[in-house]
Amino acid sequence: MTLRIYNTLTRKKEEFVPLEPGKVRMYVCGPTVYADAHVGHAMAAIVFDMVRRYLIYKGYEVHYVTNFTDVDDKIIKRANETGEDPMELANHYANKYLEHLAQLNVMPADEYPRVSREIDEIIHVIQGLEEKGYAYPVDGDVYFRVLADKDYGKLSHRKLDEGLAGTRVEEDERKEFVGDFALWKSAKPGEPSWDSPWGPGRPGWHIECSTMCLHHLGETIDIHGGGNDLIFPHHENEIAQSESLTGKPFARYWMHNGMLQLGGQKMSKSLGHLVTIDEFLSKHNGDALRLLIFSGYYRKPVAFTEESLESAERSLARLRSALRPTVGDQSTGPDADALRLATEDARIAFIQAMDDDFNTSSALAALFDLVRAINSARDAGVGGPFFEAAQRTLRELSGVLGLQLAEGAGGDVGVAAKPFIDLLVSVRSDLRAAKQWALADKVRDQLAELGVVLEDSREGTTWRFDKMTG
RNA sequence: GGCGACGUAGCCAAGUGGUAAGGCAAGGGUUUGCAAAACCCCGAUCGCCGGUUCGAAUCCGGCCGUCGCCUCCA
Repeated sequence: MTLRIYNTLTRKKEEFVPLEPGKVRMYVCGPTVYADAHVGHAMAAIVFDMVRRYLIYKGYEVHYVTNFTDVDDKIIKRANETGEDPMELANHYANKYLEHLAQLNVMPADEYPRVSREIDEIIHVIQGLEEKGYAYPVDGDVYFRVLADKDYGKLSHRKLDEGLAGTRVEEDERKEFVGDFALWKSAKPGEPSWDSPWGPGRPGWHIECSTMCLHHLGETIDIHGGGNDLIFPHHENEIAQSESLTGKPFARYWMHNGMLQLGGQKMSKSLGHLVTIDEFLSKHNGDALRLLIFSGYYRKPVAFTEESLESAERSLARLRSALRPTVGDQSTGPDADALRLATEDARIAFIQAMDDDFNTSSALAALFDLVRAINSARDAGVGGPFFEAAQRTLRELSGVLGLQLAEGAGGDVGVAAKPFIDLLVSVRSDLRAAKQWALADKVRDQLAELGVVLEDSREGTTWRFDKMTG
């Protein structure tokens, strides 16, 4: 079975063939760190984390690089407003974002390059472009000469003549062509700057990603990812810079995730229309966001609403339900056989779905089919190797999607509360044995209000924290 | 205005030529002291109009609606 990936460049699903057999070079555009990240950023991180995990599951060795833009107009602006040092401000938000990614169970990247640490390389790349006639300096700025790049526009499928001209807000008479974009910006007073052949200044936005890819992954990478709002101009310009310099294809597969929608609109940092990752994590865990995202298709917009979140939380509980132990001991027979077959089917269906451009919605359907099979088998008294194998498979495939399926731990407070909850549950069991239903129900109801869910069964009472994990 | 995407049951959402996956919610049932969880049963002809075809949600044309990019943006 082969993996097919939708390539924005060709607008087609293509069979995935990496440049070097068995190895994947992957770069994903990271955030500009000037404010708290929001769940839209989390979506991009989660989508490409899923892609990476699946590639690893398929046996590839993945070299994964994602960057931080820590030198930027907005960072400087923000720092001036708050009186902070721009680099410290950026550092603060970058570190915070790394913590968020960990909480969202996003695998750490192999490298997290930052603009501020790549200045020398960036200058080299700009010099190279200048030598080849693709860049020109003006008063300490350096611009990319778009008209020199004959296939400019091939990613976003824009035509230079009509499409660009006239629509640009930023007219600048010093530029040869309105579409030319800055590679290097001369320093203004009070801004962070670095020395360069063109005088003190700082890199433009697009050049950093080209440089980092070149520096950390090589001239041609396999997968370049990011939000679809980056297609133009950011990724288009990256291609122009990189390919003009090296003469080689920049990225073999361009993948773009759709936007998270809040109230029917794109979640956006600059519009202040957002839910921060902090806000999200104070009420939910990362699995819930993953389920919300994966119930759709990564390329399409995803609605982020109270309802869709609630639905995700409940389907998460459903996945977890299949991981509860069995007390059955029926290790052979028709029920055990059925479970064995269902396990095999689920794996095949899961892989088929994921091979088709990461169709997580269908992949999840395969997991839910397995959940039903496991729960039915448990009800039928199945235990033993097939039951364990089924649960192991569910954990494994969920893990490919980055789902942890851990029961809520209740955080530090919850850990401390555990012995007391056990005690209450134990006392309640005595009450039930004595048929003191009213008191027993009172204990159960009041624990429920505190976020502790009790479930009675023939084998006794189990409890768990509701939703929240720590 | 240019480029692109989307419109499937109450909600979310797969499916791109052969009579519609899955999740949530609602309803009925089994189980339970009652609940919860689990299990079983139960729902749509696919925005509208026209066309191609033996046959279309799936292809083509038109219309309506929503969204994204064209300016910083995951």
